[in-house]
Amino acid sequence: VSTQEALEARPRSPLSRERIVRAALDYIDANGLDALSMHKLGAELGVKAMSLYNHVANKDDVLDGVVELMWTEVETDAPVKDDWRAGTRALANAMRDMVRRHPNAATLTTTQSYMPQSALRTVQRHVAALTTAGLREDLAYALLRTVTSYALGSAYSEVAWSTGQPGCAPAVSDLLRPGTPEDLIPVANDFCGRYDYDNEFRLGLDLMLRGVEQQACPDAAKSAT
Amino acid sequence: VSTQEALEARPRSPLSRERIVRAALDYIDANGLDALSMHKLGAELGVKAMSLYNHVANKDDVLDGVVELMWTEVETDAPVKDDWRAGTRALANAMRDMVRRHPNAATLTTTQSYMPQSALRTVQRHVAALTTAGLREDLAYALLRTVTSYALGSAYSEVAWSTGQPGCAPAVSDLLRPGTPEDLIPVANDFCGRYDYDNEFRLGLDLMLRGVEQQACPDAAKSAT
DNA sequence: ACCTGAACACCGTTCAAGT
DNA sequence: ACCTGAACACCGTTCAAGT
Repeated sequence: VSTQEALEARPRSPLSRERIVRAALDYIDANGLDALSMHKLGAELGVKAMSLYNHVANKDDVLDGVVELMWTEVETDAPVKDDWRAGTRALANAMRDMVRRHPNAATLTTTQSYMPQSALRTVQRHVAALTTAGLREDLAYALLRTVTSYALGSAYSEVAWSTGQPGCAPAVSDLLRPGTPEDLIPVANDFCGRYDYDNEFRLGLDLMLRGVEQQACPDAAKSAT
Repeated sequence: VSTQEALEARPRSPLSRERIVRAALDYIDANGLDALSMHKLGAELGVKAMSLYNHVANKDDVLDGVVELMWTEVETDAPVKDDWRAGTRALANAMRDMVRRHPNAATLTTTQSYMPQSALRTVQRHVAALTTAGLREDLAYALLRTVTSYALGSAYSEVAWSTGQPGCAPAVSDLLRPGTPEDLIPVANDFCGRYDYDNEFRLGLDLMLRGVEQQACPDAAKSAT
């Protein structure tokens, strides 16, 4: 009997908001955002749907938690660095990686309108690093707003229109509604088709950082290649 | 009797996919994305929910139509111009305006994964303008990808974290979960609070355009101020 | 303190009628 | 050709029990 109990006991650790949120993110990653329901989430945790309401306020609360969790990943992936350019680049890359790691859940970032603590802490730390490096505080905030917007926007486009995983065939046709006129197919191909995501992202980022550098601290400006 | 009929006949024009999609966008604008259901959408058009299925495949089809419709607005708002910089700027502004005009619906752009015809036509026209101006075609596509990603990313952040309409009080507290520690409040204030959206957007855009200009057509480069 | 059965209003969608 | 009644499985959420 005891061994049976041990087997059935796998989802036995006590329920908690944290465990629910983590399970929700896993489920969305695996099955898509639309597939998530309180019923299925409960089943995933070995419990009926109503039990969840002892630990979370409602479904929206769960989704808020998922966003917070994703921002936590960004926080740990993007520590500040001595060189503020390197630190800012690391932040942009961490955000992009987060979106690519959770393509099904990442759009929640635009939908849920709470500012998670983990996001605020990340901003706080990077602003501090930027001002320490000599940037005016308002410029530091502006820089972070611009860079984070760009990072998220790029990553969203990438996952929304990417033609499957790196290994897969082009299959741009999957992105097109059946009726699409012939002459637009090459456009879709060139715009969404295979190109060097990493390189293009880095290029756009460099553009911004170099521009800010020239504008914000002309003393440290170096000639571009 | 005839006058009564005329009054009741307001939603009487024959149902069609186009009319359904337009009503859906209006409804989302007014009531939020989550509030839209086939039942309510039917009611809005003076019809039972099931009737809609004579004109659209399912709810997802409606949402695809909404995205297509929003891209149509971008298309008409962003004609190409003789000066490619001005044309690209106009495109970025048209996309940002679209998101700001439909804050509740705009996130569908990241969610629905079909490439709408109106989006493809817009890209096609702007690529043509850029190559006519002398840019290499692959660079034209890269430029448009970068600029559109930036425009969407900025606009999403703006509507997601903006503290109410221009006229309203700051109310950054609405963005914060009750438990948020004191020291993060000023961070939220400076990061999401009132700043010059228009100006900051224009600045980031200029950064990119100037960078591309220097890189892609050094012959036409002019010294920056 | 935490889980559940029963129940509610609502949802997307189908299908066999109605006209 | 287009609308509808009835019906289905599913959804979020509540509340009064159960332990």
